[in-house]
Amino acid sequence: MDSDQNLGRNALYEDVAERLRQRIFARELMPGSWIDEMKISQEYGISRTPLREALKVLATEGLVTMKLRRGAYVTEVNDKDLKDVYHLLALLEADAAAQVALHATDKDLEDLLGLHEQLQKSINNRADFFALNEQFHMRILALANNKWRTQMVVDLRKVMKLNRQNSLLKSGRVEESLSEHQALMDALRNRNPKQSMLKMQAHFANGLEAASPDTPPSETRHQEDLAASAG
Amino acid sequence: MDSDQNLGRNALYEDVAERLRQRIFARELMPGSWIDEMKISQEYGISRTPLREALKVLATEGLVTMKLRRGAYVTEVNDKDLKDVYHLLALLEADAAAQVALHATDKDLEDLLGLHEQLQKSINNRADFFALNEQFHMRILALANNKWRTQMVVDLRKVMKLNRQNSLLKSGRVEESLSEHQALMDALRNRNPKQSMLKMQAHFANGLEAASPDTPPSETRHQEDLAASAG
DNA sequence: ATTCATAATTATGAATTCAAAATATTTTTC
DNA sequence: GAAAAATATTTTGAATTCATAATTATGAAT
Repeated sequence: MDSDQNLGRNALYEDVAERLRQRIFARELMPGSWIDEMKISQEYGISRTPLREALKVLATEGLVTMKLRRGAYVTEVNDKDLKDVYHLLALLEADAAAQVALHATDKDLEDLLGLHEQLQKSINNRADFFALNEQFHMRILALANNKWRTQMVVDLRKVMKLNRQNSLLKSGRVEESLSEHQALMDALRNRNPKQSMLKMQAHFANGLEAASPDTPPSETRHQEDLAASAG
Repeated sequence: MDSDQNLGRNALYEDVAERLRQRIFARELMPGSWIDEMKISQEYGISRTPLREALKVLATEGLVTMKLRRGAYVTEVNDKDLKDVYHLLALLEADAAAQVALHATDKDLEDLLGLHEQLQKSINNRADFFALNEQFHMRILALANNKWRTQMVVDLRKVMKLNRQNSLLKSGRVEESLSEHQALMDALRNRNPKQSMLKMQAHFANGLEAASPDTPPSETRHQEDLAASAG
């Protein structure tokens, strides 16, 4: 009935976890809603066993909340959660930028610049811009060469996506964001870790993504202040 | 046969995950070793199903590595992993200290001081000292009031424990560590976030825990430099 | 008609079963 | 006796089955 093969090199529960993530990000599965194991396992043409394994993975990631004897629910994140997650992203990515300034090769920075230039060109294509923007940030993480941080950022970004599906960037912020990236690139190419950190922090403080209008990122601003006074 | 009851309010797979964590930390399950599902499920008097769910949780936490079609293995962390994790702990906990300086109530800080004083008294009891030291750090995390960071630190500390079971503190470091805590307490009580951050960073840079002799925490030191130049 | 108690249904958690892949063992061949 | 092939065993991954908790529906009582 189902066309799924044990294709490539993934365990079934991994594939299922990824499919569920996408449905959660797409808000097909709404925050707070109950996840019907039977319905989904039938939809996917699989048994409940691998589905339940996938749910436990998502629960550990924070996307899903397990309630004893009443199943799995899509995690609801409130404004404070969002603010807290955003604060951590700023902290982790700013530090990553400093590491890149210190340790990346010239070739690495050239490649990163290439990404930045692609981003500039995609200014009129919202979808491309979002994708490339995320690529730019993830490239910096990769260059910072700390897989644990990368994993944490990946997970935190998932949580961000839980609430604001497409608001990676406030509208009208595209140009500002680009010039912030430019400033960051300059700092990196000058091999100035402190400046790189500050530019990344400023980028987040200005609302790279998903700062809800009613909840200014106050703690991030504190952090910014700390860092700013550091210069 | 088995005395286990569905006691309290935990899912079986949660209990199993915790039991496995303890065995991993105790090095009864050695890094790199294969985890025998049959053996363990028989030992615990349960079926493989909840055990396999627990293993997937541990895999997501990073304690266990799943290999397709060949089961679960205790994760091996190398020196770089340790260094990277340590760097992140320093970053996250230092920022937490700053948040505490900004937002904790006077009562909170008094309680924290109480913990610190208990720690001072336990100077001659290694086990107590370790436990109280961890409590002190976790209390700061709790006061910083960001559950996502707390969870990240909890997970990172688990990974640290993977490799150095009892070396939370280098021997002979107890007194130094206490005076660093004292300096941190002073900064917190002065409500000085920058100073609090620096003191926590210094605490980590000096090797609160598990800096292997052959691998100085160089990146942490970079971070320290950045922060130090901030003062 | 509303509340309470009881029965029927549904969903979860966990054990069992089954198929296929990986590993180990034996047999065959040279 | 060593290498390769064939066979047996073990182990994983996933489906199925089963017991029990939770929910819903039904019916009695006020």
